[in-house]
Amino acid sequence: MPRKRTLPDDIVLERAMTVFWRLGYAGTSMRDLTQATGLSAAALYNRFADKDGLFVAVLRRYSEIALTPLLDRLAASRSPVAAIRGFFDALIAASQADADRLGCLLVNTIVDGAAMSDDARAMLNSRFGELEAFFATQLRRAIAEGAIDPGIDPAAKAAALLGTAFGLRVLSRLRDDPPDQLRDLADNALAFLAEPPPALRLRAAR
Amino acid sequence: MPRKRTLPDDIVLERAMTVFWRLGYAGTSMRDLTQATGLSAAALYNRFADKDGLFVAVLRRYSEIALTPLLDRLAASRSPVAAIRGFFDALIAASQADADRLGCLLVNTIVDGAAMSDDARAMLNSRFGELEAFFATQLRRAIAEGAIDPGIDPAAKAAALLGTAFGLRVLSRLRDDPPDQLRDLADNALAFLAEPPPALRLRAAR
DNA sequence: CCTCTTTCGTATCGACCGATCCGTAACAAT
DNA sequence: ATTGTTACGGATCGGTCGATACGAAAGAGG
Repeated sequence: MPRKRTLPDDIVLERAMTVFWRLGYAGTSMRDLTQATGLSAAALYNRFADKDGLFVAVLRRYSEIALTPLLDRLAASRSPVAAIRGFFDALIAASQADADRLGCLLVNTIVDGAAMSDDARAMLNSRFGELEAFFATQLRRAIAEGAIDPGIDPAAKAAALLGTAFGLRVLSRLRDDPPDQLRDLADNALAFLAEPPPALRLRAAR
Repeated sequence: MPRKRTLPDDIVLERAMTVFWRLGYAGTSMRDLTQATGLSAAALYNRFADKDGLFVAVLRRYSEIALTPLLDRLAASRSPVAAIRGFFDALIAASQADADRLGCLLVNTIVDGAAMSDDARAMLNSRFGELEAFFATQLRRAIAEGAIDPGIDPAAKAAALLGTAFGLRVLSRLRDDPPDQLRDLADNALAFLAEPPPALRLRAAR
């Protein structure tokens, strides 16, 4: 019996996303959000309770668009090493296409002191836990296949890769055009994915 | 002939620093700043023109305290490799001592969309340029001494190390207690500092 | 048609924002 | 002591903040 919504949630969230992304949580006003979405403040409050609720919903939508499909696609890669490399390739490509240097909304939110409600923090822990688990899974697969040094600790390297991804996104916000630097950073962190020496490959194979 | 200032700038800036650090630029109000500093709003405006001027002065003071002396001390290290490793050791130690997980004010400011005035951006580029130059200098020294692979590109690796430092500070903001993970991240990025193979050492020595 | 339920726009709430005005206090030079 | 200059506190500026009250609009069930 209710009245139909004039605009789907997805569209509203994607419009609000551009504002939060550009100005940060505290820097974004409800006026900014009503202008960007085309909805009145009352309509936004009716759907998302308060400003923080809208922000958390935006973070969720962002993950649905930018993170989860990428990880799903990469997880189906031929080789686990290619999956990991592919993730960083995607990060570098995203940074190059990011003319306004907005970086990653989720990474920005980690650092945004004013945005850190409990709900927002839970969302970040969940999403980055997902990413770290992706890394660890691919590393374990690679070890099982004998593609990398079996002495590698998947959990430790997964955390290192997570931190490297953070570094990439922050570095891309600082500089005007650091595509080579992003590549250097990724290559340096991924050097351990090189073929293991023959002796180790034999040990892993038996 | 002017009246004496009741509080030195350094003290005012360090008190204001704690607020900006905790709440971010947009999340900090002048009321927060007057309470933290003990000065009236008029006195703060008299010294620092406006809120952004105060913020940039805080960033400068932060660098004077936290970054420059550390780099000066490390640059006097016995070995350049020890200088680089020492920087990341200091970062990890700072993160461990950072109970509130505030991270680095300069790194936070890179990401803080609302804080990015031209003056603030110039300050960040200057300070992180300083850090990157420190890395490059130490790497060149290490190559000249034959301590690392002479095939290393100092500029490329310096950028990679800068990005690694960013990753460390952001990772330390996300998690409750990731001291081991910070160590893993640093060790992974610094692996290339290991002793070069004998063949390369001979080539560098002649 | 009437009623119930939800969505949305308008108008507005008190609180707080960054910034300024103005009078006074405090010092150095004369 | 008087003058000139700066530092400071209290009061307050217009504007904007996040949030809400209220009623009209819009659809589904009766």
